[in-house]
Amino acid sequence: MPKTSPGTTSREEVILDAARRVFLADPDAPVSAVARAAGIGMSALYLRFPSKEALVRELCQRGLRRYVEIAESAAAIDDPWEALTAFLRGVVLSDVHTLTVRLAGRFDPTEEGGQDAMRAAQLTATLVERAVAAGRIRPDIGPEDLTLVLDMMSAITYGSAERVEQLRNRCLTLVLDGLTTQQPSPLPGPPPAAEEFLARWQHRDGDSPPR
Amino acid sequence: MPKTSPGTTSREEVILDAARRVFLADPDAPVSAVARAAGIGMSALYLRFPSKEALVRELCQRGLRRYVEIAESAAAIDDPWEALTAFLRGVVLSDVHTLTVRLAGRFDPTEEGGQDAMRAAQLTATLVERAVAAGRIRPDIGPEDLTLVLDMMSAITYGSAERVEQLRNRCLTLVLDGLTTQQPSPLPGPPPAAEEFLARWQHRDGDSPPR
DNA sequence: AGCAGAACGGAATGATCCGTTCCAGTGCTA
DNA sequence: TAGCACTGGAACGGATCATTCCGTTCTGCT
Repeated sequence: MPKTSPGTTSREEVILDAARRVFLADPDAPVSAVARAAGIGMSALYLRFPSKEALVRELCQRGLRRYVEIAESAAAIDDPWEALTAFLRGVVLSDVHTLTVRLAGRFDPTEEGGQDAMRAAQLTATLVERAVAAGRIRPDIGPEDLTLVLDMMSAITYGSAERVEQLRNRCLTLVLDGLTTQQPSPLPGPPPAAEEFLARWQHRDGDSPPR
Repeated sequence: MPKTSPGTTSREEVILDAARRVFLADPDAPVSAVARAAGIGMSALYLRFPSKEALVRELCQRGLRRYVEIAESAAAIDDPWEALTAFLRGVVLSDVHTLTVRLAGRFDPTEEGGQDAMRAAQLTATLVERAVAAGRIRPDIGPEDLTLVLDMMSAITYGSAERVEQLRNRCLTLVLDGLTTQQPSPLPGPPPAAEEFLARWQHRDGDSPPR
């Protein structure tokens, strides 16, 4: 017999949802803040997640899976440009990359997480390559530049959630115009290599974001 | 008689320099980390700064002053486009905006800091307006959009300091191409208003970056 | 050289914070 | 109503850190 009646969100979902809100606002937030945001006590939380690290990992890996879903449904779009923008807008809208930026490195990554990350990278690369091949974006862009773009979007954090979404869309539009410009300036420096992003997942202790 | 022979960096400078490196890498770093990075003991540090908050404030406000200097020397350039890019490249190169992004809200702002912030905003606005008036950048950009651009650059933090500089320049070039495009897409949402940035300076306790 | 006082390094202090565990109560099921 | 799984939230134990303190070293002067 399922614990939750249909149409109801299971308690685990409620917790993960609260955790997403709380940890997006402050990656160092205590577990008790998550429990409070979820409207439950500590035991209810620790009953489903063995530790804070496990909670954060699950949250982050769900985000990664969502990223892959978004990329896949964008990849199904015929027009390469539409596909690319749908992907970017989708990721920015669901705020899913921010989760990675903020939470990566706070848990031991699992085998499965690594797989998802690779799949995400592949899908992203294909989206970029299609757009380049179709001549819709400048050719000096590497697939990994997209990660930089998403990182940049995550940095926009002013005001309410709605305002943040608005401002990110604004900035994304600006960057997209840069991607499609007919008179591209030469881009300095080699594009990022996939391995450069690996360090992000390395388990660091408590604090210290990379850099 | 001055404590420091000419050509030597005063101890206070050494501390602030170490603090800049340490707090850029981790805004939550303990004071002892700064002392270690400066190669001194705790007493030497606490002899010149009454508290951690005072140290951080001084660091941040020096950054702001440097920002103003860069803006002023850019404003002296005749060509509006050259002026704008010199400004942006200068701020990104000296990593001075990152200091604000990371450290704002960690201390009670002073009167003087507020003045500098206003002056910075004015100078920035003038640079943008000149470039718009000269038709060198798209007209739907507001002065405050530049702050968003700088925030985005601060989010690029992969690898060594040199690599970060390279990647930021790469992204900045991309964004500048977006600013100068001849076929601008309509930018969604109103541009940020100056007041929206004010919240950044509001003194928060220990953790919790805005949003 | 010898001294006084300032400057110093780094260990000790005291308070705070937080992940995790524990326990007494609650409500559901049979 | 008895049993039981679940729950909220207080309590525990460990870790962290800003700040202070103390014994030592350095500096400038006689």
